[in-house]
Amino acid sequence: MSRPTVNDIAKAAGVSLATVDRVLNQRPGVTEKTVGRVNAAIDQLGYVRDVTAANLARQRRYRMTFVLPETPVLFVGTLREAIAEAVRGSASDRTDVRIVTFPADNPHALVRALRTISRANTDGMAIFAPETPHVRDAIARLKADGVPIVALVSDLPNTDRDHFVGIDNVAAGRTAGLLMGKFHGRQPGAVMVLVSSMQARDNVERRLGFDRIMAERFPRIEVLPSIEGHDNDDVTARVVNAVLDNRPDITGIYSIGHGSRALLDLLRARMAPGTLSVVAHELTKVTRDALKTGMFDAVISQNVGHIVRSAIRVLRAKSDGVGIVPSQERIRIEIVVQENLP
Amino acid sequence: MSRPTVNDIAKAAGVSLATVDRVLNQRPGVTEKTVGRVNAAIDQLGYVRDVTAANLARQRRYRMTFVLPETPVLFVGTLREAIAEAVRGSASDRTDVRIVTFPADNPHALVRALRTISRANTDGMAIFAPETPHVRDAIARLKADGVPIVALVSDLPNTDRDHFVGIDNVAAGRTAGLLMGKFHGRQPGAVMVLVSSMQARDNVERRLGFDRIMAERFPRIEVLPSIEGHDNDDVTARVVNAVLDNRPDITGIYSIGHGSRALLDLLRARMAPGTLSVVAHELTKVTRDALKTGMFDAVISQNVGHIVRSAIRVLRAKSDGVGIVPSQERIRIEIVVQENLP
DNA sequence: ATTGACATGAGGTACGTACCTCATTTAGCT
DNA sequence: AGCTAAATGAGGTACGTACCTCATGTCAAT
Repeated sequence: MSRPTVNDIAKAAGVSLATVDRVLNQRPGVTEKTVGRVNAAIDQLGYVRDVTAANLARQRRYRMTFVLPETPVLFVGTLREAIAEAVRGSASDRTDVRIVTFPADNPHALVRALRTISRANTDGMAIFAPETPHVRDAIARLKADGVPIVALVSDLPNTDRDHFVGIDNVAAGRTAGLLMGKFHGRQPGAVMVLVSSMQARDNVERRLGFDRIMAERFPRIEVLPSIEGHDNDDVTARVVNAVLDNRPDITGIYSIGHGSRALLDLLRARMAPGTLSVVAHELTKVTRDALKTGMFDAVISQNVGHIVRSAIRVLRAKSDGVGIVPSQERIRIEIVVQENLP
Repeated sequence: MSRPTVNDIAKAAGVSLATVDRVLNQRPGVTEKTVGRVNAAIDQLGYVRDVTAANLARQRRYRMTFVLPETPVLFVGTLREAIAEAVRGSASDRTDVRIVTFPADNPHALVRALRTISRANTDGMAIFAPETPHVRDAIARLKADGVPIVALVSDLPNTDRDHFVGIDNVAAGRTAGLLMGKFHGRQPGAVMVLVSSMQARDNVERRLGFDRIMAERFPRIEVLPSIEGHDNDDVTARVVNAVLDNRPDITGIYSIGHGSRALLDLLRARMAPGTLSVVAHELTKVTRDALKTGMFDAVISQNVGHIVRSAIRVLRAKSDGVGIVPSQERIRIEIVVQENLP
């Protein structure tokens, strides 16, 4: 029941080992007819390359590059930590990981950062960045050189990226809306929606999902227009307090962005836990604290450890030309409440 | 920059390769003094065995045995499917997986099944079974022979098992209770609790957690004594219908067990979606259907794919004497509602 | 000094694959 | 038939580790 080896292929195809190697690795010097015979033997015997033996022979390293925004947003910090942890856990499997960052508000810096990444220093890239023409071009360049690309957290649907590792943000917004509606109860009320930036695709998609389900299933709850906090604590505090001052009928808050301390602080200063229904996104130190103390009711989350490991797995598989286990690489929309905090 | 090899250890310790091999693999014929020198060199250079190269040299296979109950319970079916999927995905990494089953209601058959498992045919065992003295003995026997053991889904805390792969069921019950309370709203009411069997540890623990949080946070909701469905559709239908007939003030149902079709069918026959708040456990074909159609409000779930992969990873790591990534092997209590169905 | 037991070293093969070199064979053209 | 270019084969080394054999060295006892 042992696995066929290159020697078995050589015998079955009636050729030498050198010819098998040439066919397997697309090296020149083999006629089409012979290529056919070797490939037939490969199919017939169900040969699958032993990637670990090949990596040993080749001294293969997998150089993965993660491109991340530099931002005070805590969620990105959790991503960085997850990458650091993955690096520690992968020391023994030939994977080298580096992080390339760009200031979140500087598209030129992003362009410059992407320029430093090439086939010469990267075997796979995972990128969390907005979709711009420059990003599209950089991805096309790398792909043309055979570098697999994973879009991380926020999809880049109009690029040639190989895979998206993240959640469906429309569905995440719908999930948030369903919970808000159910937590809210049957009385009428108004829900404030706080976003980081309406430019960010994930914020837009989440709001879309939220609006849909609130309209479909909880029409007695008024959903207010989005207010933007720009991932800035002072701005957030100002705009949220303004709404709370002007709308005493507010019964819930949906925080769409990647989480900030300001919202938690101002809620703490104004009211007791449980006064409003609060649903937020992403599990960070702040949202953990808020869940524990009852200031937030639920956090819609994605497992950053899983995301990072998945990105690495997918990039390696693409590099090796082998398949992935689709269910393993599917990132789930997680609902976290006080009692199931991981 | 490159990883030290056994040749580097030999040089640093001033001994031959054969001596390094003897020390690394605890072979006889080396003085304590020389062992010390070699181990010092290992520590100094930070040598880590290349397990994939060693496996190639040894033609190593990892023979994993999963011990599962035979039962109509759908959750166990999802476990089996997850194992089958993991087997397909692990064809290339030397892991052989087999399943040994025992009838769920037959402890003697379990004993017999465990007798067939030994160091001679197994390199690691994952077991989902009740904790009995016989199970304890079998685990002790296998452990004495160096076979690592993982308790699957239901912990075996009074055995020598190496690791538990599953969720904290008390916390799962608390999570269910929190959701039930929040979905329920502020009015008084009564919640029925349906269990598979009060003998099963996970059922007991979940009920414990549920009771605690209902008493702590939702004292206006009355929690009824458990009714047992014994994982039997006819029994379940009878006992649940009896309660619903006798208690028109029932406002919620908490289904603790591993899920059955009967509950869904009878609710369908009696009422429109959303009439009662229903919280159940485990994601199966039935509970998926119930969530999609709005008959159930939430399902507290554990990701069986993750569980199986985790068990295999942990057993392999134990076999190799290497560490695990704790956060990767932590199984989360997942909350699934209509909108975040995976 | 001699002998015996144990420790250690040297050298070799093996695993599956990658990659290289050079000799031999084959096929096509003149 | 002879020549040339391309295809193919044979043989070798390499990767890191496992595992084996046998020769050599060391040490203690007689």
